[in-house]
Amino acid sequence: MPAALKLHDTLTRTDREVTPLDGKTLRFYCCGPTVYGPAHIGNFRTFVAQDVMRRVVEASGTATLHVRNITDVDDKTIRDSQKAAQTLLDFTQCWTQKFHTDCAALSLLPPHIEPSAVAHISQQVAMIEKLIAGGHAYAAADGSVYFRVSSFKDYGRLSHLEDRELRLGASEAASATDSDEYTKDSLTDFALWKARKPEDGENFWPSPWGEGRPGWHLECSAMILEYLGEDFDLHSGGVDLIFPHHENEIAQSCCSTHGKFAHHWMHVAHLMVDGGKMSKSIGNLYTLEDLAKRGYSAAEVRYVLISGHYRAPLNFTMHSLDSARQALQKLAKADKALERGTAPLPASPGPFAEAWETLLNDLNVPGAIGSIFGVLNKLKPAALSAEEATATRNGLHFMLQALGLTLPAIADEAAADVPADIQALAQQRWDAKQAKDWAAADILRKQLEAAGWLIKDSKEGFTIIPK
RNA sequence: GGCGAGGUAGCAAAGUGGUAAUGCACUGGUCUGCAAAACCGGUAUGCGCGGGUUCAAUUCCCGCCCUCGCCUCCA
Repeated sequence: MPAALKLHDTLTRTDREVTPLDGKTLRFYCCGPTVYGPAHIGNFRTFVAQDVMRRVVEASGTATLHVRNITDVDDKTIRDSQKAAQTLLDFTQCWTQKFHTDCAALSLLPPHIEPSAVAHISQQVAMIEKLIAGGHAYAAADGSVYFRVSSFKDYGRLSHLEDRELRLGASEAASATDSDEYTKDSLTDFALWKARKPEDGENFWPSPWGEGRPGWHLECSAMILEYLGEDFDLHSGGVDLIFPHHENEIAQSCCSTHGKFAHHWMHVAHLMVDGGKMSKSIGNLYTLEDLAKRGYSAAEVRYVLISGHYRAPLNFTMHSLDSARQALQKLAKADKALERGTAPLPASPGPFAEAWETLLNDLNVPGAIGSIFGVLNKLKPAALSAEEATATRNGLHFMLQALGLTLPAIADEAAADVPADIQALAQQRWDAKQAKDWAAADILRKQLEAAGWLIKDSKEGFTIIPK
């Protein structure tokens, strides 16, 4: 098996090999969804990219420990659960379930551990206590606790915002009017614990500083410490999380433990729709369900989501889904043509070595897919020996497994039950054709087409396939 | 304003200091009564714009334009 995956690291801005600290298992953390509604395809781009990363690492022979959290307490989950007249728990469990359904449809490998924020309140409180003891945090008069950014000299390293003070001058006027802000010592400080407010309803927990709930950034730091420890291999999320979320995680964790926190940072670029950003108001924010209504499968969505390099913005269009459908069909047909008896489990890229190398180079999925097609296009399946065909098919399956692609049924074979009237019309057409009554045959074919069925003729007869 | 990512054929998207993968779409041929499918081909003298370095630049350097993201709780 070729060498390890080389992956771009946001912190050092270099491509670095991904090798486990313990030499055996790559332990990594992904920021998960906030469960207050269905995730959209932009969210899923990030999760799919992370999934490919994990699959490639595993395909290269390294085990993984994948931790991804569920954010089930924040302003939005509280607000929308109240709107829905549900308890926070019922509300977030419902959306968590929906998330899992979508993930499975997209062939995302489930994380080994999926901790929820509300299930780890005590760990978060403990971390705050450590931070206060170390002089990195302070309780405000209202019972909120804030992280003192000035106490951590490395703050801003990940996002390269070391000169943020200049910027703060400009935004100070706006922030000063926000009633939430005036209890903080500095505008840059962020909340670790938020004091209970009337609008929180029943959603509060006890703490040494009074009733309240944890701050968003803290959740991840506490759960990472619990499951991955003070040092772990890799941390990933969307680019928008670099600042402030990941910056704050680093501050909290490094100031409350002796570890270095994440040793590698992977960030996934955003998905755009029709050349612009996604937004609810424009109405171009799609969920899997939206696309299913338009007849597109999750597998087709996955293909589109990985069809651009994860670090470059990707433009999503309906046409790209059509394109994905055809590409998957082409792969399925190629796979079928290579079928000879039983194929052993895929174990190596075989003739697709170049594609595999491309994938190991910072997860160049589009390059790898291009290379796969390149090999398939040159292939003459009929000329291959059974052994060669099997080896090629194994290699193809190895690559598909690494990319998480499942092949669709080939259109011909997918033929559903043909209604009797359609069958009869098709037979009529065949008879007309045999009688060389081309005009009648063509009219009948058009009728069938209008009804949604295509006819494929061969010497012996015809087949009917859904359009 | 600061920081970051990107601008490659109709659409999407790789890549490289020596003259542009791949998928879709389009198109020519074989086949077919005609189609469909399949198979064999074709389609960017050009890689945002203007300079520079070089024997040679889409690829390196400088400037500019445009798009997208972040700038305190958005993947």
